[in-house]
Amino acid sequence: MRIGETAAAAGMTAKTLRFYEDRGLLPAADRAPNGYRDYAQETVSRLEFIRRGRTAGLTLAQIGDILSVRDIGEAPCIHVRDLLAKQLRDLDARIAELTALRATVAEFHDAAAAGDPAACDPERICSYL
Amino acid sequence: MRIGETAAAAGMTAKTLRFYEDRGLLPAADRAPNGYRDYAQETVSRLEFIRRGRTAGLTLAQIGDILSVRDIGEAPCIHVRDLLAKQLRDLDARIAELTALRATVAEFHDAAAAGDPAACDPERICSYL
DNA sequence: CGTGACCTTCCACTAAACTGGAAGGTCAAG
DNA sequence: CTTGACCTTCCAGTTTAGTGGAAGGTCACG
Repeated sequence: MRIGETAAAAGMTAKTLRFYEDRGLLPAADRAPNGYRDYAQETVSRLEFIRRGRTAGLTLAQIGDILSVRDIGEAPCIHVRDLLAKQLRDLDARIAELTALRATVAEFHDAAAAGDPAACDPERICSYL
Repeated sequence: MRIGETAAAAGMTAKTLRFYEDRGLLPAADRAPNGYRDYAQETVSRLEFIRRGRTAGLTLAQIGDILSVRDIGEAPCIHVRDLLAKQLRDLDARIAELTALRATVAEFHDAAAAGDPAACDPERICSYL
């Protein structure tokens, strides 16, 4: 399969496949006599795996790690489970952070909605912030 | 006041002040005869305002907008209120997004915690993802 | 033979908010 | 006179996941 066909099968662009190769997520592809990359069918599964990882919010580096564990013949499952656990912790932290920020902004905003715009203290630039 | 002193008073570095000047958040500073920037006391208030804006999650561009409204003599309060409202909407959207992602990841993770690592289907690279 | 749809490589660019470092100027204290 | 702590400018790099484009090669079709 040529690169465009493979990419289309995975819902990506050819550019993205070259980029993944550059980042080590795809092994260097076989080449046809004319120099074109020639992909095996499994490459599509690999790309779909990458997509699922992205959907789970993993970075390409993390997905690359999973793939290299897998590529040396080990089952990456335990590694994947640990990554997912870490991802859960990270998400919880980010959500907590954003929620706290939201509370701060809501306070500012409520004050702004209630306040009198004319009461701006020149010292503070804007009394709402 | 020299740049380092001003920066320290606002809890920032001199580099950051130069950067803010470059981005238009600080007007070009007066210069002492030796070429050093010479800041007025109010600059610290302005920097603290920038800090509050950052704390509220506003971008430097948004803060810059507020500051320029203010600098032409208008009270930026209404503008600020609108920005805060927009910020609230953005935060809610981001939190919802991350919460949805968390649910997806939690599903994967629960499957991984329950599953048998030996059951990896080679076709799928890892049955947990 | 020409055209269009592929493919190749390589380089630059995107957003955000700085940070690091090089090369050099200024100034008060010892 | 030297040392050290400041200051100046300018250039480059950090992070992520690609995207855009230039310049050129390949190939089937008409």
